[in-house]
Amino acid sequence: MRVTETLISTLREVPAEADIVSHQLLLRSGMLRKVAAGIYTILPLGHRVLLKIEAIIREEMNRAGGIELLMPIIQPAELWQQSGRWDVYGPELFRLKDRHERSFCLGPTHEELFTELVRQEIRSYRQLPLMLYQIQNKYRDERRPRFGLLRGREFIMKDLYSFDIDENGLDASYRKMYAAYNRIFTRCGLDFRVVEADPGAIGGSDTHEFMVMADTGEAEIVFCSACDYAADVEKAPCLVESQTGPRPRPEGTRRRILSSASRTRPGLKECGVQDRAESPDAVEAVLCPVDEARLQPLQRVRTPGTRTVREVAEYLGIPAEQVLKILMYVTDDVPVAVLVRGDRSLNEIKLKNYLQTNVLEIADEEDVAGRFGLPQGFAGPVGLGGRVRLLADNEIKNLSNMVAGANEPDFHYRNVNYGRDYQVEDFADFRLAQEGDICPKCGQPLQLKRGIEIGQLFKLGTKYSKAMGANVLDENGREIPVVMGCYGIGVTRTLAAAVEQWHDQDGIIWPPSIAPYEAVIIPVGQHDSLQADLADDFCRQLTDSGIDSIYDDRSERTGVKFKDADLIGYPVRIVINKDTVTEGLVEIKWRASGAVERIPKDTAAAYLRHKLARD
RNA sequence: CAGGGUGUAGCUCAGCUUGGUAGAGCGCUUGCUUGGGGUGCAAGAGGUCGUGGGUUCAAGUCCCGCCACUCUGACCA
Repeated sequence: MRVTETLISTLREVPAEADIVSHQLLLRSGMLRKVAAGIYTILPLGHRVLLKIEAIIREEMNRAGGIELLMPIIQPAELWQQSGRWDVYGPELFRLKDRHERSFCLGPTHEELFTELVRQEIRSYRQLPLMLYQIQNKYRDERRPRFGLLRGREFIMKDLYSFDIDENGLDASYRKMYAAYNRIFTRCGLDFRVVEADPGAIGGSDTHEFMVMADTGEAEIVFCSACDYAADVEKAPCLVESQTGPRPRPEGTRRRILSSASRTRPGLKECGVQDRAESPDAVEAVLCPVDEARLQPLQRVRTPGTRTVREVAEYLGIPAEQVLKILMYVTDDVPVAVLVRGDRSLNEIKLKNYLQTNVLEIADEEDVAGRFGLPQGFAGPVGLGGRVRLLADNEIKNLSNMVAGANEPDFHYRNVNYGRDYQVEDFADFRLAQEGDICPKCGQPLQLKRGIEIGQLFKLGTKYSKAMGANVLDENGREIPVVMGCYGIGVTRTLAAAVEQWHDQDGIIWPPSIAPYEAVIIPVGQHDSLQADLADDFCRQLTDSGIDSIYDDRSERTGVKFKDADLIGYPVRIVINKDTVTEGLVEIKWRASGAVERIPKDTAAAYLRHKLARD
C-alpha cells in the first residue's frame, strides 16, 4: 500500500473537542472523526486496527467453541417487555417507532434476542451446551458521552451468550470464556488485570471484569503486590489494621473464627479482621485486650472555624488519622451518620448495600441543620443521643483518644473513646480501600492503579430464560429453563484503551498485533527514483512475506514523514537512503524502544517476521 | 439531569470590554526553494461570525430565546 493511495489525514494541532490522550491521538493520527456527540466515523487507518482486534476476538471465540451469528440492531419493544426491561432501562435506551406506531429500540445489548432465538430453536438438552456470539453495534443514549471512543453512544461490542442445562455446564462455559479473554487481551498486547466485580443491574452471581491498566482509566482498582488478588476499589473489602499498621499475627495469640454477628466483643480489640465479601462468615480476627489505662479523660476544646478534618488537625497540631470523620446521609428512611477515620474515605457503595436503600445522598448544609439539627463541620458522635442512626467503620472500634466534633459551633472534643463516650448501632466495613491496605487474600500490601474496563463475564443463570420461557426438555423429559451466561468485549473501547495505554509524547505506540500497518517505508530522497523504486519494491516484498506494510510516497520532506510515522505509531519504521541503497541495507527503527539497526535488505523480511511474531 | 465554559476560514484561536465594510498562525492551491525530524520565499483560494428575535442610522461586538459542542458532578460499559 502507498500512502497517497489511501486516506490518511493527520492533524498537527489538537482538536478542541478532545480532552483525553486516546481521543486526541486517534483524531490527530487520522483514525477517527466525530460525527455527533459520542458518534464517530472510524477512518481507514483506525478501521484496520478494528479489524485486527476483531480477528483476534473471532479466532479465540471460535477456538473456545463460540458460534458466530449476526443479530439486528433494531429490536422490537415486545421482547423487552417480556423480559421486563422495557420499563426498567430508562432514557439510556434509544427508543423509536415505525410508521405504524409500533415501538422498537436500538439494542444496547442483546440478551432478549438471544434468549428469544434459543426459545424458538432449542428444544432438547441434547442441543446444549451452545455458545453463540456476534460482533455488532450497540447503542446507549448516554447522559454524557465523553472520552471519545471510551464512552460513545454508538459502539461495537462482541457479545457471546452461553446456554447450558445446569450450573455445572455454566461453570464450564464461564471458564472457557475466562481463558479465551485472557488469550485475547494478551494477544492484543495489552497490560490488563482481571478483577472481581459487582454484578450491577444485569443481575447474576459470579462476575469478572477485564481491565486495561492506564493512568487515565475511570475505574480504580487495587491489586496485590504478592498474589493475584485484584478488585475494583469500590468492591474491595478493607481489613482493620492495628494502630501501628499491618502486622502478622503475633506468635501465640489466640486465633478465633468469629461470625459477623459476634464481631463485637467487650473488652477485646480486633487487630487484623479479615472479612472477604464472598464468604461473609469467614471473619478472621486476632484478638488482643484493650489497654484501658491508656484512655485519657474527655476534654472540650475551642476550635474556631475548623470545619474540615484537615483544618481541625492543623489547628490542634495532630495527624488527620487522630480525628473522627462523621458523614451524614439522607436515605429512603431515617437520616444516617457514619464514622470513619479522619484520613479515610467512605465507600458509598458499601454503605448503600448495608442500608439496602435506594436513595443515598450526602447531606448538604441545609439537611445537616434541618434533619440532623447539627452544626455543619462540628458534628460528632458524643452526645448524639438517638437523634440519628449512627454507624461506624470497623476500624473505629480500634481507635482511642480521638478528636471529634462537639455538636456545637467552634468546639471539638479531645480523647473521645468508643464505649465510654459514645455508642454506635453497628460496626461494618464502610471505608474505601486505598494504597497500602492489606491484601484480603495474602496479607501483603495492596497497590492502587487506574484501569479501563474492556471486558466483562456474567453468570446470568435463569433470569432471562425464566422471564421469557426459554425452556428445554432434560433427559427425564422435564421442562427446565436454560442456564445462561453473557460475555462482552467492548471492541471500540479496546482500541481506545490500547492507545490510552501505549503512547508517548510523539504519538501512538501500537502493539504489533493490532497496528494498522506493522511497517512504514520512508525513502529519504523521494525525488530520487532509485530510492523510490526500491522503497516500492521493498514494501511489496514485505507485504508478500506477511508483514503489513505501507510505503510513504508523498512528496513531503522526510521530517514530516517521520513525525507522521511516530504519530500514527507504526511499530517499525524502515528508512532508505543513498548509503543503504549502495550497501544493500535497510535501516530499521523500532517505535517502542527507539532502537535503530541496519540489516541486509534481503534478510530483512525474515528478520522482521521473526521479531514481530512474538504473539 | 444540575452547574460552568465555548460557538468567528478545513484546524488552533484573536477581534467583543468601548457597535462603524472580517484577522493571525497552521493547513490547502500555484511557482521557485529545500531534502534525515513539521524548510524558506512569493502569489492565491477560502467566512450567511451556531441560530431566531430585539435594540440601533449601523450588530461578530449589546439584550433575550433556542441549538450544538465541551468541562465538573450524578449515572453508566
